[in-house]
Amino acid sequence: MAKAQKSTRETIVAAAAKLFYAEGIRAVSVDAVAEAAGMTKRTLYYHFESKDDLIAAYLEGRDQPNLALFRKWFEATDGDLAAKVEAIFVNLARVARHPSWKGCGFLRTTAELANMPGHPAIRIGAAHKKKFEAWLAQVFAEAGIDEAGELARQMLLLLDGSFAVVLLHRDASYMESAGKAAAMLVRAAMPGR
Amino acid sequence: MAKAQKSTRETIVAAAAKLFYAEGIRAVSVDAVAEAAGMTKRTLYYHFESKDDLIAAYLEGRDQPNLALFRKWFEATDGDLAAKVEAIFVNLARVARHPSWKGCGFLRTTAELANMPGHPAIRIGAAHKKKFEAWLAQVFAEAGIDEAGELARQMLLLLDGSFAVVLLHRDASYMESAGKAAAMLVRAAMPGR
DNA sequence: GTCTATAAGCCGATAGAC
DNA sequence: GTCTATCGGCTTATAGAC
Repeated sequence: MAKAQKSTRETIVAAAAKLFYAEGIRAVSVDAVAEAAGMTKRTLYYHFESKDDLIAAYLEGRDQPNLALFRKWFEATDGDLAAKVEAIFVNLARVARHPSWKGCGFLRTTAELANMPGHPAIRIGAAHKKKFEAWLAQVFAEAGIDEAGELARQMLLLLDGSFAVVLLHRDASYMESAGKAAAMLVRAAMPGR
Repeated sequence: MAKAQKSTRETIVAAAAKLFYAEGIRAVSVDAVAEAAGMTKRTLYYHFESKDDLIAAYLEGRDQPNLALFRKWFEATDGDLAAKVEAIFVNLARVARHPSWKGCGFLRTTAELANMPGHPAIRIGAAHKKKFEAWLAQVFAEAGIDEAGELARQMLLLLDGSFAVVLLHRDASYMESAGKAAAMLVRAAMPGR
């Protein structure tokens, strides 16, 4: 491994990601991020134009890892298509039972910034969810499902619904209910029935 | 009508509700609420112990009206059970197309206060969603559906999912997709099939 | 590139008069 | 019950030295 240590910028984003996810965007000050990153605020502002810029970098950094995780859970599961989709929800429920779980960072950031519709972080969040939806639509289309796009939309509704509901009630079993609903909808859409 | 004018407390809650919903909890200062209510901050603090107290009053005030609206949409629709449930989503899509729509106040508040798990406002939000779920479960049970409770949970997942997704993408057609998924799940659960 | 120091203003909440 | 005035602290962001 050639890259043994993180750049200053990566250090900052890592500290920001940890704090923003755990506490929320508006609850965390730039001072707090700088301190957690082990530097002064002035140095942080040398690498980032503004707090909004930092928020965007935080979400940007979670885009690919999150997508890869969902794909991994899907591919590591044996069974039919419905079972593979349901596995995503079952794995998510396991993760959501950890005390440090605080919902979906993309959705929470969107909710916090709902009064700033054009904010870069919201655009990044929307693009992230669209990528996941497009991947599902492709998987469904390859399985011969007619309305693959519509089914993928319904999966996203159940996924983001489970993030919201589990955060509200602190009851991860809702994710398993979402998985059952998702599997039912996939099976109903499978060809040759 | 005997009660022609609002009490001071009601005036404050109305101003807070308007601002908190439009801008978010942390983005709105107590000063701004007092000014919108036409009084000084000191007067506001005479009627409310703290900002947290005011946040709780805001959500408490939306509990019954929101539930009544959902019931009204359900009951005003002709057709089978699935059509009546789907009507809730269709009506919600219509509302969500207004420019001033900013998602679900309960869910957004929960997301903003995710770092304060025991906050009174979160408990009020959780209770609100549970009331709606319990009402649906009762409706399903009366229709002779076996796993009425599980089906009600799935409806809540689709409902709250549509709040989150539509807020993110600003595309209300996701609510119609949620309605179609909900109707499909209800029909699959109906007895005598 | 990283530091110390500080600007300029907003925050929730309170003192005390009337 | 409502007011004026203000406290002490925290906010994002910047000036200027090294």
